[in-house]
Amino acid sequence: MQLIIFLIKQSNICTTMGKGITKRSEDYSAWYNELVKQADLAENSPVRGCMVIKPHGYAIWEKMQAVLDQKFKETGHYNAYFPIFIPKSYFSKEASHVEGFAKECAVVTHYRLKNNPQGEGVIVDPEAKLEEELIVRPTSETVIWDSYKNWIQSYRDLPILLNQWANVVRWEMRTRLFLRTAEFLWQEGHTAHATKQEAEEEAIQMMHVYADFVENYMAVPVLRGVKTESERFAGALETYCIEALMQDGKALQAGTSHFLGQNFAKAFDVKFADKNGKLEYVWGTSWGVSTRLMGALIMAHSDDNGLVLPPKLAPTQVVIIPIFRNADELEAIAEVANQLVADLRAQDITVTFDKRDTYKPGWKFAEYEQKGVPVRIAIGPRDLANNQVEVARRDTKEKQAMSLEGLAAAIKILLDDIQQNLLVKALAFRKENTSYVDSYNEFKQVLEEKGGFIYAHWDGSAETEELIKNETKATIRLIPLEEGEPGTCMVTGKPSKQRVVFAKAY
RNA sequence: CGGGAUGUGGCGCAGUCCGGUAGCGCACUCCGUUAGGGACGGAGAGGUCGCAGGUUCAAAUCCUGUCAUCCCGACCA
Repeated sequence: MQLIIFLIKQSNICTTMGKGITKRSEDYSAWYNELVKQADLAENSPVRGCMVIKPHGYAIWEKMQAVLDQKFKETGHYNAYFPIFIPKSYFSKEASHVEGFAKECAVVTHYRLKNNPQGEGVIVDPEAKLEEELIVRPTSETVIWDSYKNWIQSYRDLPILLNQWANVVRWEMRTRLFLRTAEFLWQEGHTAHATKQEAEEEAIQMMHVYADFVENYMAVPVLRGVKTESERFAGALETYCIEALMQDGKALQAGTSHFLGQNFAKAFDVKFADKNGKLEYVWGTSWGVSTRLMGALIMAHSDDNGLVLPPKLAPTQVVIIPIFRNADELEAIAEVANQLVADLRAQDITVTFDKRDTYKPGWKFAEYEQKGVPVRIAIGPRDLANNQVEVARRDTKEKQAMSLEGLAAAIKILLDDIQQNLLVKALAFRKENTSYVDSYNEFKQVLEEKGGFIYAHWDGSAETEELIKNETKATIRLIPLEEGEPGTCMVTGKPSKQRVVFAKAY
C-alpha cells in the first residue's frame, strides 16, 4: 500500500516537471535563479546588477515591511526620510566608514544632459559639473548624523529613535537577485542615546526584534551573536547579527544591528549637555534588514516545484480553483465558493477565487504551486455532490477531502499548522547540519562533505580567522551571545574562551 | 580587475567551421474539440541576426573595431 502511494506521488512529480525548474540536487544556484523568475518574484533590469521586483515579489516584501514596521513602532521608533544623495565630503569624516564603502559607491558628477552636437542621442553636459560630487547613499549614517548635530543639544533631546524605509546603492562586482543587487530596498534604524548602556541595549533589542520576525513570520530559525572585529560594520564598535542556514548548507546573514559607540558623534561633532551641564558625545546605533530577506525566505523553504511561503507572509494564503465544463457548472460552484470566500475573509484569511475560464485547472494548480500559495482548494461537480472540497497544502503537497461544514475554521488551523511545520522542518534541518569539531582536519572534512554551521574553538586573533578563510572559504559567522565552555583553538592550540560558529556564507 | 563564454522574433536555442537572402520549441492571435495536475488539431502574426566599419555579385556566417551580458576568481548586506 505504501509503495503504491509512493508511486502515485512520484508520477505526480513527473507530470509537473514539464515546465519545471532545475532540481536543487543538480544545481542549487540555477534552481534559485530559475525559481525567482518562474515564481514571478523578480527579474534582471537593463542596468547591470539591478532588479525589477515584480508584483508577486513586492507583495511579499510589503507583508514583511508591514510586520517589521509595526514592531519598530511598538519599540518606540518613528519613521523619517533622508535624501538619497550625500555630499562626498561627509564620507571623509569617519575614517573606517569610508574605508568600508568607498569601493562600491555610485557618484553623481553632473546635473544635466544635452543633445549630442556630433550626432545622435544625448551626452552629459560638461558645463553642468557639480562643485561637489554627490554619493548615492550606500547607507545613511553620515547624512543622518549630520542632522542629529542640529537636533541634539541637551539630554532632554535624547533618545532619538528613527527608522527609514529606503533604497540604497552598493556597486557590487557580482550580483544575484535579492541576495546581492546593486540597488536594494531596506530599512535602516538610526538611534542616538545619552549613555553607552542605553545604546548597547538598543542594538541588542533590535537584533532580537529581527530574530523574532525571522523565526515567527518567515519560519526561519536564526543564530544570534556578534561579529568578529574583521566582519564588523565599518564604523561600529560591535555588530550584533542573526544568521540563518540555507538548504545548500551555506549561511546567510539575515540582519545586523550595530553599536556605533561615539564614532559618528565624534565624526559629526554631535554633543549634548548632560544633567550636570557637561558636554558629552552622543552614543549611537544603526540596524537594518533588506530585500535580502526575500532570498532567505526563498532558499529556506522552497522545493523543486517552486516557491513555498509561510502563511503569515503569503500575499494570498488560499486559492480556490473551480473545476467546470460549462457556465452552469461554474455557477453552481461559484455559489459555494463565494460563500467560502466570505467565511475565510471573516477569519482574516486572504483568499482568491480564480474562476478564469481562460486557463485550465491543471495549469492553475501548477501556477499557484510555483508561486507558493500555502493552501489550494479545488471544487468540482463531484465535490458539490458530496458536500466537500479537495484541500491541498503546499508545504507537504498532501491532498485531502474536507467537508464544507466548518471549513473556514479548519483552514485557519491548517494555515497555522503549515506555518509551524515550516519552522519545525527548518529547525530539524539546521540541527542535522550543525557540527562540533575540535581539530582543523575534522573542520575541513565536515566543511567539505557536509557544510552547515560548525562550532569550533578559535584563538580570537584576526590572523587565524584570515588563515581559515583563505584556506577553506569559511568565515566566522558569529560569536554566540551565551557564554560557552573554554577550550583550545583548532588551528593554533592557543586558549579559546568559547566556540564560535563557522560556515561558508552568501 | 584577471580567466572563460555568449549576443539571432517576448523567452529558450539551432544555423556561423564550409558565405547564397533565417529556422525550431515555448509563449502570442483566431477557429474547433477539450476541462479532477501545465490539453489537442488546424490556421495566423511577429526578427534591419548587439552595434560600427571592411571584404564580396552576395554576409547571421569571413576580417577589424566596439559595446553589452553571463559564468569562474579577488570584494561585499
